[in-house]
Amino acid sequence: MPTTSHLDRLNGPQRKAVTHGEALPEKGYRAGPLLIVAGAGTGKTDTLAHRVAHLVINGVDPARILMLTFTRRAAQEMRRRAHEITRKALNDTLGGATQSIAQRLSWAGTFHSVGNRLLRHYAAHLQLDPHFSVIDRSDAADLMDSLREELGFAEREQRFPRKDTCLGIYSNRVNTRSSLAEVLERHYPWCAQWGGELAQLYRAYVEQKQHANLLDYDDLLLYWHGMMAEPRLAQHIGAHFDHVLVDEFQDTNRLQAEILYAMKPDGAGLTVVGDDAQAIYSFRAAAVENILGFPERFTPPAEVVTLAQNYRSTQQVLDVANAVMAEAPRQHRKYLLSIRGEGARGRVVTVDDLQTQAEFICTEVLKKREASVPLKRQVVLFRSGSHSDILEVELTKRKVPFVKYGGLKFLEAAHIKDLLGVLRWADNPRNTLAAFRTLQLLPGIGPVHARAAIEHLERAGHSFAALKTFAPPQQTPEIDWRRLTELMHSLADPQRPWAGQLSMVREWYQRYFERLYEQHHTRQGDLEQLELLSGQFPSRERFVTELTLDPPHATSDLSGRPTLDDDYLVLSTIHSAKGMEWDSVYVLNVVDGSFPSEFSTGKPELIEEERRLLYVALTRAQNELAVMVPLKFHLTKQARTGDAHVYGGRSRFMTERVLKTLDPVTFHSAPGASDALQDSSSTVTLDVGARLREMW
DNA sequence: ATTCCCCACCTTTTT
DNA sequence: GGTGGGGAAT
Repeated sequence: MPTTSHLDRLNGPQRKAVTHGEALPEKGYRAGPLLIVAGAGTGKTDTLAHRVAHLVINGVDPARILMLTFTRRAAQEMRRRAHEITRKALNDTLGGATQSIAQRLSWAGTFHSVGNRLLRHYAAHLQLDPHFSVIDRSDAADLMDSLREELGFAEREQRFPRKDTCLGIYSNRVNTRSSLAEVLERHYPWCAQWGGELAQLYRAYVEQKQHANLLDYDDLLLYWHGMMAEPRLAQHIGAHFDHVLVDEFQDTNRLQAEILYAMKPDGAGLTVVGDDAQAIYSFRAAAVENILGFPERFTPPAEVVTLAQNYRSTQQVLDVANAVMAEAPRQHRKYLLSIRGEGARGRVVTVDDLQTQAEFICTEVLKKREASVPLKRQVVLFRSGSHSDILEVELTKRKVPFVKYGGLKFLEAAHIKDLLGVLRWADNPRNTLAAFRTLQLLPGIGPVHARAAIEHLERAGHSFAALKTFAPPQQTPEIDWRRLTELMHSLADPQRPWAGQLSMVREWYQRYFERLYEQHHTRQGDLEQLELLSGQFPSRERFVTELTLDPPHATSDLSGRPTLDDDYLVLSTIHSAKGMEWDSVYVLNVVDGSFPSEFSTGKPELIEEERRLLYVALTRAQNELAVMVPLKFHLTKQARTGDAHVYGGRSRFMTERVLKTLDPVTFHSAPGASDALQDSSSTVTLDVGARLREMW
């Protein structure tokens, strides 16, 4: 009889979710479809991890469990916890004979990364070269742009949609499984007149990708979806996994749902978890209907277990969140109840302006640290990346260490793309996107010669040796061309170990880097960080692929271990804070224009998503909550020197009902506190005169 | 054909 | 504060 000790810590509904189904002696574990509706902080991750552990304890091979999560971080956490629970439970009976379950539980990841893995494995059945490259959003947009130009759409009298819009329409159509006309009508009515041209553009886009052996994010799902349309393949893949568990199901889209249902048509072994109140990814075509309609998809309908007991937050915190959601017109009413008692009341803090807001946060954060809440247990949340700018300056000034999640543009930087481009080209000689970029680094080579070189290479069957026989333009020094051909030739050697390749490329790149970027000294560090990062990957292919599928999330991800010991304040967009929790939460700019975002006003369904976003922010807090309301709020769309701002734009979500759950506080900037003179107490002396002389 | 220089534009959220 | 586009010089 398998152990049940792992069930001891669970409450009733959790236990029901974990043990749903029945163990078959010697034949695994049979379970019908299961939906776990888990409110914020109700132990969702824990329940899911316990269910995985329960399956393993009852004889399911971890290698035959597929876990689909929203981020790679979530996948790792799930593996770690499932392993931990299993190990503890089995130690009780077997005395510690557990093999590394975490290792066997290797099929855990995002839809995209699992798709990537499956596609490389089944490539032969799909007439797909298994060495395809995965391109990120900006690469996809660039490709779209070059085709847009090639087709002559760029120079119409009436403006044709820009590259990002083109890609947005394409992606929406793919992920919602709608027709182009439907997408245009629903989300892009101002582009409706271009339907024919857009279709033509997308045909070219698809052809170009296939020609260059490139897959974009959507392709990873589309090919997987396509693979599931072939019954024999679908059967084969579906049968590989006895159990499929999906986290954050409210944020999956139609395409992902169809893949899932193709894998498990009758729902056997399928478990999905989510909370419709936390759906915040409709801009990525997520369909809340997935979770709402899940039970009725099956006959008999799926088992539904609702988790409402909140372990994370005090009741005072939950009261605020509950009040915000109570105003939502169309929701599945849930009332979160805490087991942790009342706690302290949250605060709504009115400040004069953004600078004062930053000062308040700094003061509070340090005060809490004095009261023995480490900085790491505190978080500042905001709607969009730029909202923390002023705070970051203030934190730096006061020497408060912080890490910012979300909105990191490390991979977007031109010099990083240059370096990665070389590796991507070496990895996939047909990757014209990467080739195009790399070739143009050389002096004298622009779009025209780059294209010629690529065509030359193509005629030679994509062997880098053919670069030697290409005649570069006269303006290109011979040495430069020779260095390139030699570099590509040695990188393409399959015998060459991955270690050291990045430093080779860096050495090659240095002179172009210095030529291209005036302030290359400030950028040099990025290149070093990239090289450091590359050491964590076992191969070039894994490096370039996984970097696009799971880009570094925060500055700390790059610097690796050392900073982990230090204490630092966390700054994060709300989207990036999903699923996490902190002792104290400060929500910035709860003002109309930020909450809801100025881009969302006008569309009721978008406003509702903003409300859920605020709900997600509030429910991250365990003990303390501060909702910040700056009276003077700068508008974003204006020139650098502009001073446009609005007064009194209190968020429409801060209704009387919500305000009743919060203590009002007003904070003024201490006189002189923001005065730089006061801070220059350190005894540094400057010879300004000498510096001025050196300028000339 | 390439490069250089100036200007406009922009900044929601992410796999 | 950086990037991408457009126009002029080489």
